[in-house]
Amino acid sequence: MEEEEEKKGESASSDGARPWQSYHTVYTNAKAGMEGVDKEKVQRVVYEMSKGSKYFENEERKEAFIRQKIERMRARSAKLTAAELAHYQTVADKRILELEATRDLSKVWLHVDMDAFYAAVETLSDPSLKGRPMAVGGMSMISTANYEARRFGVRAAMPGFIARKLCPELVFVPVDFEKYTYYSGLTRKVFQRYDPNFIAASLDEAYLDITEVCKERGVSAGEVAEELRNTVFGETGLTCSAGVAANRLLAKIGGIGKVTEHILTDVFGISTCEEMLQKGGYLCSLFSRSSADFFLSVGLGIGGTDPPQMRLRKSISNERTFQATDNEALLYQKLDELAELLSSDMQKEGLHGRTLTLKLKTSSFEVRTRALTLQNYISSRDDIYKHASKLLKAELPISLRLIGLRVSQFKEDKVGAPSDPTQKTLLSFMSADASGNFIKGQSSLGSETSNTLSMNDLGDDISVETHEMIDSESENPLVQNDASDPTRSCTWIEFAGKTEGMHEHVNDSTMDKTDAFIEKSDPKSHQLENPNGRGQDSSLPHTSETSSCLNQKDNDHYLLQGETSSRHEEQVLWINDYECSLCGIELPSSFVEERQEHADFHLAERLQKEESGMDSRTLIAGKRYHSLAYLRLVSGRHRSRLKAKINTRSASHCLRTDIFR
DNA sequence: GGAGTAAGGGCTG
DNA sequence: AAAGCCAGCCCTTACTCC
Repeated sequence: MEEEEEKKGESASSDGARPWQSYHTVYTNAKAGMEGVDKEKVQRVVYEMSKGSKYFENEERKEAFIRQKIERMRARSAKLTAAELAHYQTVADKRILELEATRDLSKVWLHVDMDAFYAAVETLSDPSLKGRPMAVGGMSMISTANYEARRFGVRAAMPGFIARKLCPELVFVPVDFEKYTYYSGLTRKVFQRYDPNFIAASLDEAYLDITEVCKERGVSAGEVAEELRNTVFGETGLTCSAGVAANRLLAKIGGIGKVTEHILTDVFGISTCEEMLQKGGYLCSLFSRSSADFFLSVGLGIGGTDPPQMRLRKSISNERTFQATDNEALLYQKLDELAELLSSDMQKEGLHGRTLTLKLKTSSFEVRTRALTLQNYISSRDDIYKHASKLLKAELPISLRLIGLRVSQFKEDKVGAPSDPTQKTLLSFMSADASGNFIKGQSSLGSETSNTLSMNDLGDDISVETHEMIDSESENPLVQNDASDPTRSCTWIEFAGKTEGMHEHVNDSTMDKTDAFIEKSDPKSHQLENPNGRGQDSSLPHTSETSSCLNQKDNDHYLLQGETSSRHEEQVLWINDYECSLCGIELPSSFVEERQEHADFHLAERLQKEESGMDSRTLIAGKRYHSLAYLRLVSGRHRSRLKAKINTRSASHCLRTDIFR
């Protein structure tokens, strides 16, 4: 069926007789309990129920994008010369041998998957559901369908209204996570008896290393699997399936979904593991090393024999879908609710993060994310809301159907890593380079270094890959805090009136963004360069206060006290009371905070250059702190960097960090 | 030029 | 009328530092 679809999928309009065949969904893929389903009918119904909707239009856009990707890969594949291909085939063969050498047959893995878990739990609590087609979820989305419903083509991740069309007598039961968590706990108690370190992939899936059990009891893996299934049933009343293999990949081959399958079959004609190996040369030439390795491993059936790693949470998020709206008050209200929820979740786990990501889904199903990395760690609702609303503000006006918030880059003390290791690292860093480069070391404030840390404190010897944060709140007395909470934010750019048209580019290709901005900004920079231009007229009011303030920078007094930015603003002149004399950004006077941030940014830029000494050689003594004079003297290269920086929304307002460079 | 970092997008389960 | 939520990982691009 796939092959037939692929051919027709070339052009959505070419198959007018059966247009549904070019609408790719995952709803007809193989899934337990779906044997014998009339796939053609499902495909048609899904198409009929979908066509014309905004969701459908977005799917078509995505589909077109994938087709382009496939075309590009095909073109690259076709361009490969015989010599190149031979080379990459050698690379692939070598890699296959290397991977083969890592094959570990000493382990016995069991992949346990609860059958239609949510639906089965619901049937336990309401036996009248037994034997009737039933789905857990609602009209908009189904989480799980029981086997009776699957026979109609109803399945997880399918909208309820489509499911009901496929199966009019379908019974809907609302989701009840507490119930599923409880039953999941019961199953896990059983798993634990076979492997205390089993890996829970989700509420209803787990990987168990049963090597030891098999050895100790002298039983086969199949016997253990059978016994485990019976025990689970006995203790929960739920059934499960179990797959046995020498590694987790074989116990359950995952990682290749709709899109990847599409690409593999369409570009390379790969649909089996064997073909994956045969066409290894193509895979190695067109994919990254890690991707090619993954595909070759899948072809070889290698992977996932390593002991379970202690996984540290890397992010925490929430998102809510609602009736699409462009009502800004409503959107901010939703954002506030999410901030509160997220903050509460974070506090439950004692998490503090410094990267905040806002996720948006427009009413036309386009997904955007906007992120900012802060100098300080946050977890409070107010902080989350404050920064998130800046990100949202930059996108207005907009009609949304979903808002999400995510916090990542956590402070490490949560995992029980004592503060000492952080200190030690910083100190060892210092001692490793005691030649005054400590200042440089501090430029990595807030940056991550990967480190392997023995987690003895957690009561086991597992060596865990973790991230060590050298943060601004570390207890190192040499690292002082700035109370002004400078952020890496670009919210002010939205007021520039120069971003129109940028958002349209954002999702196409990142390359467009810089060009678009620089093009629009250049006239302004020319004005600055032109001694007769407007920039010249707007020389700075260089007050004695400002001067003395800035001249104190050498002893860090100025910065480390967390001076508010009201003084900095005097460095920037607002032409006609709205246009920045330095870069032309437009900011009405009512945007007090944004103006201060903007001024901070210019100050940081200037001081950064001062510290680096890169451009100071070109400065005229006595004029070092005159912004305009300074800006005229710095290289054009730097100006374009600055503009790019502004445009890529990573404009740094971080005084403290930058000054240490 | 390479490594590291950040941001944005996407795929997968 | 109506297409979820969450987390991890990968890729690409841009930029900075060495």
